[in-house]
Amino acid sequence: MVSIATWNVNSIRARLAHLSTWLGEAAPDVVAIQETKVQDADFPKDELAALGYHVLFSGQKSYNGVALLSKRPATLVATDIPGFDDPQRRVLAARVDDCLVVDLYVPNGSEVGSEKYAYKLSWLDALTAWVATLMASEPRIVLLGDFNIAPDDRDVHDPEAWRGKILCSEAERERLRALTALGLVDVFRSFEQAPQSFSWWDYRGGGFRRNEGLRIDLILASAALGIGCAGCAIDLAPRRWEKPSDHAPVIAHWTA
DNA sequence: ATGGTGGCGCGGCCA
Repeated sequence: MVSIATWNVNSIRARLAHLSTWLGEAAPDVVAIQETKVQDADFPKDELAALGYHVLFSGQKSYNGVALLSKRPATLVATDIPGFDDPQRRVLAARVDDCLVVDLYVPNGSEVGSEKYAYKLSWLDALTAWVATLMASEPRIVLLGDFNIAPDDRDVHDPEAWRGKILCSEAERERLRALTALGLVDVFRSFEQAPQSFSWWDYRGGGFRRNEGLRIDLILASAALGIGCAGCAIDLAPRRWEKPSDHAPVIAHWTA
C-alpha cells in the first residue's frame, strides 16, 4: 500500500462522477468511503470495478453506509463492532495485503446531551475496546474515516464558538484520546500543515468560501505503519467542484 | 432558539 485515503462523499450515487474523477487524478491504492447512503443491492459496484478497484461495502437505505475501494484484493474482516448490536452501517474492516484497514463513520451525535450524543459516546467506547483487542495481534493497522470529532482547537475555525459543542465537546475529545492512546497516530499531525486546515465545511452560510470548517476526517495509523508514512494532505479541489460533498478527501502516502 | 443547504425519497429525518 502506497497511499490510502478517506472521503465522506455524502451519497455515493450523487457523487459518483466526482469520485470517479478524483480516483483518476489521485489514484489512491485504498479509499475508505463514508455516507454512501445506499442499500447494498443498489451500490454502484460495477462502475467502481471498471475504474480498477476491488469494492467492499456495507450500506443501508438513506443513511450512513461505508465502502472500501482497493487496487489490490481485500478480504472482509468485519462490518460491526463485535458485541455492539447496531443496525446502523458505520464500520467496515478489511485486510489488504499485510494491513488491517478499518473504515469508520462515527455517529454525528446531533447535540451534546441528546440521545444521539449518548449513542455516539457508547459507540466510541465499544470501538476503543474492540481496537484494543485488534492491536494485540495486528501491528499494521489503520483506522480512518469521518470521526465527527475535531481532535483539538487547531482543528476548529472558531474554537471559542465551538467550545463544548457537538464535534468538539470534551467528552468526545476524551474518547478520541483514549482511542489514540492505544498506540495510534493522527498522521496528518506528523507533518507540518498550514494553519486553518479543515476537512468539512457546513453547506449552510457559505462555510467553505469563508473556510469556516473543522478537521474531523482522520487517518490513525499504528506505530509500525505511522513510522514509514511520508505525508498526509487534505485535497481541497473536489470541495470546489459543482455540487460537492461537504467533506474533502484526506490522503496519506508511504514511500514504495 | 432558529435557520441557513443538501441528500433521500416524496414528508420529514439527518447531517
